[in-house]
Amino acid sequence: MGRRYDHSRPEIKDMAFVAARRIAELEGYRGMTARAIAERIGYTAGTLYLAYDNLDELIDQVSIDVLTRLHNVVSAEVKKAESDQDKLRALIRAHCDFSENRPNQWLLPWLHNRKRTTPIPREIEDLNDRIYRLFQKTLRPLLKKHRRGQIEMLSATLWGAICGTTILTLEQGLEPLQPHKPHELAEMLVSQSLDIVFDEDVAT
Amino acid sequence: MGRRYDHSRPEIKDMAFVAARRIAELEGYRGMTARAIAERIGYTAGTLYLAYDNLDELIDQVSIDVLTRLHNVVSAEVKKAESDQDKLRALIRAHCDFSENRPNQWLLPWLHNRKRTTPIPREIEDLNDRIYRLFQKTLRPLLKKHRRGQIEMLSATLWGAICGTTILTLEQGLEPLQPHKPHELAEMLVSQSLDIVFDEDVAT
DNA sequence: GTTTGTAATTGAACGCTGTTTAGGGTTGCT
DNA sequence: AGCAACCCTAAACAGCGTTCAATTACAAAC
Repeated sequence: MGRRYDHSRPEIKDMAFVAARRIAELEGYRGMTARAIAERIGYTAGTLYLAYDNLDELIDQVSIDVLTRLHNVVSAEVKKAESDQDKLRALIRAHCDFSENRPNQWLLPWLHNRKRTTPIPREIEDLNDRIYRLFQKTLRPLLKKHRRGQIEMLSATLWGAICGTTILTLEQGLEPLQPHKPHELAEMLVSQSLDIVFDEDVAT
Repeated sequence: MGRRYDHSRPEIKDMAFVAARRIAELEGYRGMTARAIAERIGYTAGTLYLAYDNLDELIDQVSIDVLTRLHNVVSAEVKKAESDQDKLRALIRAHCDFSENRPNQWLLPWLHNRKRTTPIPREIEDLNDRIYRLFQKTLRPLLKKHRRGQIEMLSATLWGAICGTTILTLEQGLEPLQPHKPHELAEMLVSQSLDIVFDEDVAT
């Protein structure tokens, strides 16, 4: 084949992005191969390299999209809630809803290991950081006075624990976690650490 | 080349195992390729398949070795300790010492994703389970009465949180965890959940 | 209407994975 | 010596990301 000019470069870039996102959604990061993405848009693998420098760059764009939507939905839910405690609960609920309903997408930024030794792009780090700082900010007013000095470490630990248990649950990495859902584990962690009672508005 | 008979099949099996374990130690799971392992024992990749059905089987043997040593050192340290609280501290310390001193080995069972869709071998699941049950057993006497009914879920959550934060820390997956070491995070999690003071016998 | 030029796209190739297998080479027995 | 048995390798396959010469189709020029 030779020249076709069905689509401009930016169009191909967007089509590849949409295709990659769809594969991430349906099959997870394992299915995101250059040839599979290209086939989905009616081109061959080489064409992807006219729009992206390499495959990691394309996958990173999907990760950025995922994290942006995650941040949007989480921060919107936090805003809606009124009390400090409700805000924290809303944050955790929104985050866990995302991870439970769209596990492949939620896992993508964590599980995609780039082939090249390229560092993680700043946009991904920034989005992760924004979500984390929202968690920290939401957590702070709920801490008892004697723990105020530990905010930095406590929030880092708790957020790491929430993300860590979610990864292990969704990826079935640890057997004792299997009977539980991410939001149960997250609420357990937070309520234990804060001496807060997390009402179960669903389990009744 | 043809027949050499330098080593019997069992010898080759063992040599390959030792070589794979050494690579795991030095380079982590990423370096454990068939050709790299074979080269280390002076054979070619095909020879490995005379001793193992596939590469996952060999790597699983290294995982089993790692988990066995981990379980041994952890349970030995628990036995040495006297009080219930000291036992828990000893368990966490021993576990985190292993993960901090031999990160590549500790991470291997978590990060090795098998090519084949073979299930995780029972020996690995069993070893993980033995370590987890030791944690649970050590944790139980420290729980306050009003939490006794939550032992199952609380211990699963805490163990998942400890392993999860350790993975994220060692793999540099979450920026806010980077300033901390696995044992700091683990002690934070446990002390927060139990209202226990974990003496810092090192930081003084 | 034909020619020419340019640019889009492919297909084949490279080097890397894990894995399979025909066959070459050595050994040991008769 | 002849021969059978067996070890091990080299080459190949499929699939991965990636590169690039070659091909083809279109647009402009004549």
